[in-house]
Amino acid sequence: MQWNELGEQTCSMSRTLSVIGDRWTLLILRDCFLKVRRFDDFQSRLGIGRPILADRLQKLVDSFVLTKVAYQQNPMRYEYRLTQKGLDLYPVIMAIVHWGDVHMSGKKGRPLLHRHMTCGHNFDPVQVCSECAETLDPRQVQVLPGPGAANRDHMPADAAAGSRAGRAKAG
Amino acid sequence: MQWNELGEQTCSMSRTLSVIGDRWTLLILRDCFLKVRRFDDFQSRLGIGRPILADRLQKLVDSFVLTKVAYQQNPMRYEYRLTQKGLDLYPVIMAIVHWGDVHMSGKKGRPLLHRHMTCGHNFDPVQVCSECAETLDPRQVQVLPGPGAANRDHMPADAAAGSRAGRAKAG
DNA sequence: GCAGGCCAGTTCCACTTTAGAACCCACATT
DNA sequence: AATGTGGGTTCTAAAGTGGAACTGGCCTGC
Repeated sequence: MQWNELGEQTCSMSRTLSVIGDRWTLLILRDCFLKVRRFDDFQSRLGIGRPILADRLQKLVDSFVLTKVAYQQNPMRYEYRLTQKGLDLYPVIMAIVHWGDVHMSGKKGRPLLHRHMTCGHNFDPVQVCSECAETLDPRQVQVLPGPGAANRDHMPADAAAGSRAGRAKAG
Repeated sequence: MQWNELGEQTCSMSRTLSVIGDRWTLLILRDCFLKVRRFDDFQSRLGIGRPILADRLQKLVDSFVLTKVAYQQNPMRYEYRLTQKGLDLYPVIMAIVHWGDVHMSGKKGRPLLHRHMTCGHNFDPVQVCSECAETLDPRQVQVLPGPGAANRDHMPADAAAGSRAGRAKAG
């Protein structure tokens, strides 16, 4: 499967990864949430190659995650800002950072802290059920085909006739 | 910056991406949460090349996200299972899937639904503050250096002396 | 009125990674 | 002995990446 075929899959994960699932894109977005907005600032903070940065920014603009806003004329200069679609990636970024804080921090502890201005405390992000507000445990979640499901595509492995004997090749 | 330098950065995001931030790894993990466990099943469901699948599974085992469990002898056969460290990636996976559901679903709607067995409802994952349980808004979150912070490394862009004039080159 | 600098890219080339197919090996079945 | 199964490894060509240099409009200083 090529990278550009990913977005056509009947799977929200694949489709999301076709936008953000690249070596650099999530790091660019992290910096966006840290209020970096300009080409050279991304470039020097990330140490990314200029051609790749230009390509990734363009792709993020094309997929409406970022938008270019003029900040000067003569010559026209644009900065890159998160759209609402981009802002909606916040839980993704925070979940990744939090996992790193828990599982990949050195002895010295986590590099960044997050303070919730609403309540005034340093916090961790927690993922809860939208219906009962309890913390989600993967073992308490059942996956079901939704309205946009393709037949037998990316269903749970155990939903396909119960055992390996009965399964059809998924490809 | 090379891929293998990423894990050495003083940033939880970089460190996490050094483990999971690859084109295929998150798709493999999605299938792990869908209870796929065997080499050929990953291969046929994902359409991934065998050499790359072998490499990614090995790396996930090396970083303790997956573990190999024998399910038969003569010949020895192993299946790949999520460790606790791997299970802790659930919020990451769910956040990505949810973003795809909201922003990348076709007309037909989302491909998969999630049912919370604890409360019996279909749900969406919601990210909340661990302290006050309110939904997180990036504009209400302030980023501060933590105990493991390196000097001036990956700080918010606006924490560096307030304006572009005063900033030192971050590299 | 020309050198040099700033910002935002683009071009070029060497190097690395990936995709895809074929091959391999240790059994187990027929 | 031939065939099948599970889990890989070995190839090659194509794609992607990193780094440095180049482009080009505008501004500043001299």
